[in-house]
Amino acid sequence: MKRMPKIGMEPIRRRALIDAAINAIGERGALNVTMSDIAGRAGVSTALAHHYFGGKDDLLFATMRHILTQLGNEIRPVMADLSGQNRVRAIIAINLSPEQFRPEIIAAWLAFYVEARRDAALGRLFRIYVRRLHSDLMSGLSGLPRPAAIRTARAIAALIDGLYLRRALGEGVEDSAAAIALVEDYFDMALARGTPNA
Amino acid sequence: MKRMPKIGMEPIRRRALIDAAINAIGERGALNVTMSDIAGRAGVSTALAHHYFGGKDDLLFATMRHILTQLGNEIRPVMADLSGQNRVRAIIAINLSPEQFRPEIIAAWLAFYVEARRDAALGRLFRIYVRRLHSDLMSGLSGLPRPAAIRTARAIAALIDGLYLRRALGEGVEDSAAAIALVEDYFDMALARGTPNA
Amino acid sequence: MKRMPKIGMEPIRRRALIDAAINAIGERGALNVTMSDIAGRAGVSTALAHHYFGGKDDLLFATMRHILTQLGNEIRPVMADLSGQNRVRAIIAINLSPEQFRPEIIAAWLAFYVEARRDAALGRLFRIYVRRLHSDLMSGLSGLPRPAAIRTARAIAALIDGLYLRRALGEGVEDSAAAIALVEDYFDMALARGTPNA
Amino acid sequence: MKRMPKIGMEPIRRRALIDAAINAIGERGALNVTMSDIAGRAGVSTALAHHYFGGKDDLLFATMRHILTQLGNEIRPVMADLSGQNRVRAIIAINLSPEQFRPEIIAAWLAFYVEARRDAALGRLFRIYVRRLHSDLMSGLSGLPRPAAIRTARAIAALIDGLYLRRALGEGVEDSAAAIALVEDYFDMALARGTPNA
DNA sequence: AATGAATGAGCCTTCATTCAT
DNA sequence: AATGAATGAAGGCTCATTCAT
Repeated sequence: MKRMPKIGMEPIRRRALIDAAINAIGERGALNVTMSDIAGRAGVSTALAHHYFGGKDDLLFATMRHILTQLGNEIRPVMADLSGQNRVRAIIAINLSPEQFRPEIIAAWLAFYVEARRDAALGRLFRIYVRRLHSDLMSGLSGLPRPAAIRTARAIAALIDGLYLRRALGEGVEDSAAAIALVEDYFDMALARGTPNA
Repeated sequence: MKRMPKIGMEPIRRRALIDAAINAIGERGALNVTMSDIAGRAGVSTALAHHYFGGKDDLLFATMRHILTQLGNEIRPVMADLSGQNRVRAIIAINLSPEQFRPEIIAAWLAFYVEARRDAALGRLFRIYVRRLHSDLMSGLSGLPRPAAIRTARAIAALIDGLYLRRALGEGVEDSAAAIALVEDYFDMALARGTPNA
Repeated sequence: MKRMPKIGMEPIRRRALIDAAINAIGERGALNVTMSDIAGRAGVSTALAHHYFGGKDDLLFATMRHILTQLGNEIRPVMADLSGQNRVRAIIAINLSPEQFRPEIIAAWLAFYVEARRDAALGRLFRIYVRRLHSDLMSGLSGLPRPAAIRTARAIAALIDGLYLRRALGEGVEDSAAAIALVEDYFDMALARGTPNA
Repeated sequence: MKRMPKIGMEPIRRRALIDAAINAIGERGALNVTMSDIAGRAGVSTALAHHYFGGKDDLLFATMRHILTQLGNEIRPVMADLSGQNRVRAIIAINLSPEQFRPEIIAAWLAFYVEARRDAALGRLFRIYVRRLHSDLMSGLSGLPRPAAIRTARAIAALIDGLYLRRALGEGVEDSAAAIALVEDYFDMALARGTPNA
């Protein structure tokens, strides 16, 4: 009864393998996970992982794309429903939400960041995300003069990443809320200076 | 003429191997460099690398320690000669100096950051650096109320790391000078707010 | 036609690898055989040997256990069907049978004996065998006073091992039959003295 | 003051290296000792060990020869001063003396025994020893009929080796004295049977 | 007399990947 | 749809040995 090959298993297996990859990377802390490990966590053979993804690089690429897509899915309604500084605050909150602050997610981010320096496809993926974040922030900073807006968007993005990085070491800010507060504090200052009469 | 073994080679070889490791990591972008690669760049056999360092992990550890030591050597005179906001500005400038902004150095930082999550010794090394940077910054922020000083120190540190991270992707700020300007800008705001009458 | 993977290969490969290990040890004369050599004799890659056994030590351990198990399988019926001096004589005959006197088996015994001094697991394996042989012999010597029985059991065991050792050099007794005769001769004397009226 | 190259160091170094080899083999339990280990124990560089012995095999060969020579030196006076069964008893006592029963000596014996199966020179060395022991024993057994003498000599030799072997495992007989008693017991029986009227 | 420096060769082990079923 | 079987390639590490000094 155990073997009941059903049709339409593909999406289920793909998702299970991606989740397994995230978990594996999260635990190992880097991309030097083995296909064996990932497949084992997903409860399938390594051969099947190859069957569905083609190779290790492809699986890892799909995994990172999944993470970025998830993040994008959370951002989208913000862009639709909010504007101005509320939009910026929402973006900050989502990027530093407890969900994104989970250790295994941070580990995966970091590991992929490193790998992106060499893997062209991965690099493209990240650059798209980076630019999108920048333009999303800019769209919420239209109240500021353009040079100040650029500067502020860059600083917010850098703060977010920096807080991730230190979080990976277990140093720095305590938790998600503290991280958000820190960036908000910066944003408040930037706003106060940029819009004297607001 | 090829074989001309002299005595006192140890420090020379050690240094050559560490430099080779930095270069290798810089090019490969991660810690999955091979001893073969490193040794080849240093112009020696892998056996010799093992002879002097014991193993791959030890060599990489020594490499990261070397990088941190170099940074520490640049910071030290600042701590001796400057104080107050000048001290803070000097720390920022050094951490984001063109030297530290070299691609291979950034790559090494990142790679080691990732690895530090699992390698206990490496983790300790980084935590020492992180805490030292924090206390160095704090010592230059005595003009601010303590909570504001803590917040500011954390933000500066996060900004520095975040700018590194984005730099690794070739995105974000253009160069060392722009990075410094960005952090200084933040610092100016924090000072302005913290010391109303200054 | 070269690649025809079937299922259920595991026991076949394991056995082939163990046999190959025995042969390799027999030819090399010691445990410094290479996985490459063993795998080659078994007609498989070294990777497969690792796949099935985990590592060199595990394979060698399994090999020695196999040899001891084989011996145990020969002894078992003797313990079930015979008793008294017949039991003892049968044990002697089996331990020194032509099968056990094969050069490669002797070589393996010797090599493992040496290794057992350091490998804890191997040491345990041997000690179990040694004690079992002793108790088996004792059970056939119940006709003798206990001190004499102990002495006799020890002497028989030592004679068996000693004959092996010398056989390894190609010195001493000619063949299996001569070895058995030598130990039997001792046993006859021990019996004659121990049971004056028999 | 530490470096005072004296003349006539050769015999001193050679002896130190041989002693170091015995210790190393005794601790490691097998011949897979390293030149580095041996040289270290002798307080010299590996290069010097090569200088004096030519290579690892040569050093190990010299080590075994040393052990056999030492044993021969103890036997010689016995052959000169004793005869008959006293000679035999003395040979037994020396071969199983506490000195020969030292763990490191047993380990070395065993290890060399194994190696002797392949190393021709070592094999020759051992065969000489085996034959000499046999002829020494025979010369003390002239009171027995020749076939009985041969059998007895072989049994005594096998008992000695067998007791060594089990001793290596920490099983069997308790100590040197018990080992000697066991062989003597056999010898008494053999004598009693062979010389009814003595 | 002695050694530091250096290496080549070899071994164990891991792992992504392929293939027939 | 899924897997067991199997391997090639590569990496880390060890060690005996050589050489110039």
